[in-house]
Amino acid sequence: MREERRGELLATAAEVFAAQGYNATTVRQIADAAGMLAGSLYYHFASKEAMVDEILTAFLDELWAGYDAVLAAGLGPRETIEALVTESFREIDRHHAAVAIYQKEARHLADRHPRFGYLADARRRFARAWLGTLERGVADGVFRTDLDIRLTYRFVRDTVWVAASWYRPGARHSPEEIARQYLSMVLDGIALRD
Amino acid sequence: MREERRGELLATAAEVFAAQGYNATTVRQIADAAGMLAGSLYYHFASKEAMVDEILTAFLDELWAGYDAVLAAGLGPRETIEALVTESFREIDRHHAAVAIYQKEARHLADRHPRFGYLADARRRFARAWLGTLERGVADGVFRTDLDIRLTYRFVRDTVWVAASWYRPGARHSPEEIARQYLSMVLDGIALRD
DNA sequence: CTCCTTCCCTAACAAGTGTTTGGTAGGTTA
DNA sequence: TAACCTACCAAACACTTGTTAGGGAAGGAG
Repeated sequence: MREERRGELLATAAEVFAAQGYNATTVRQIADAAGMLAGSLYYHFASKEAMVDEILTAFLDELWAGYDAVLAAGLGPRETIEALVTESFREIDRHHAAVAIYQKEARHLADRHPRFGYLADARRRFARAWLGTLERGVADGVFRTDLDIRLTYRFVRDTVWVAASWYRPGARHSPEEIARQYLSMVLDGIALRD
Repeated sequence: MREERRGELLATAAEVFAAQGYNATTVRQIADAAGMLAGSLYYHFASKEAMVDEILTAFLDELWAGYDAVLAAGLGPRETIEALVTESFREIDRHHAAVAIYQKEARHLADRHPRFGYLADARRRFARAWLGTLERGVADGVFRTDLDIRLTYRFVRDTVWVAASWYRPGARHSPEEIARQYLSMVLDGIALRD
């Protein structure tokens, strides 16, 4: 099957991109990892850019499907944050290579080629989802009011996504367990209450 | 003065590296930003690698000077964490380009060339300083005991250093103010206590 | 058997890469 | 004045990069 082979190649490409960085990765390295020659990749893909493009869009599409489901569920602010965090860690589990690539290269890709404009869109959409929920939580009195909300947003956002840099699927903790502990730290802190 | 010019060139190189990534940056771009031609850089530096090397070592040397001072002060676990975080944000303020480079390229550089072995050393030293303090805090009963300590370590570490990806010197908040709010979130959480 | 599609290889291309070599304007020293 | 050092330029080098063109083996369809 044609689509199947593309998927395999994209998976190995994503792995190499995540490990070495997009720019540091050569087409020949991807071909090596896939057991073929560099030129042969161009039977399946139009360019190196097209590969990252497809990797990132596939990831973002699935991510937003999950996020939209959460946001449409009509939960309270705290429960929404909890659900978003859990969904994020599940996504890191499923697409850990794509997430790592997104983390490292998104900004650079976005303002280099208009082709990747959707990455900037995704960032704005992220901000709306997370910041909106946080603001709602502050208004509802479930989150603290003495914090700079934008600082809090970046704190929560980064806290979640950096995990992709060290998380490897099939590790000691399941995504849900990691999400539970992360949420516990973010919501209640690491200091012991007296 | 000779050293002075080198310092200027390293500063502009660091800025370009931080903005575009090490591999995506060409020597000609650095030379452009410095107002000279590519070859002329090689009067001052042996190679492109030597530039990042010098940028990173200068940053790490200063960082460890600060860390060691904190660790030698004989503070309690909570005060040590607070001091380390504050010191880290000061370092992000002073060396924000170097920190951004370290964040993005350290792992990749470390396992590519033995020249950058000190980056792996730095990571181990980081772990000892942070993890040790956290363990001491758990033993002393100032930090929670129900969390995976290694997860907590990565949480605190990443939480602090990702800030380099968005922080720009001279922004709304001073390093000390950011450190204060970060510490407040990490230690006490963002949820409102009842 | 023949035709056609799928999937890959061989071989090369042009552009861009880090780096080197030889030279030179201008200031400092003797 | 002469010798010298500093800081740069001009031009090229060898190599790697992403990409392309043409071809061919394998296998299913008619």
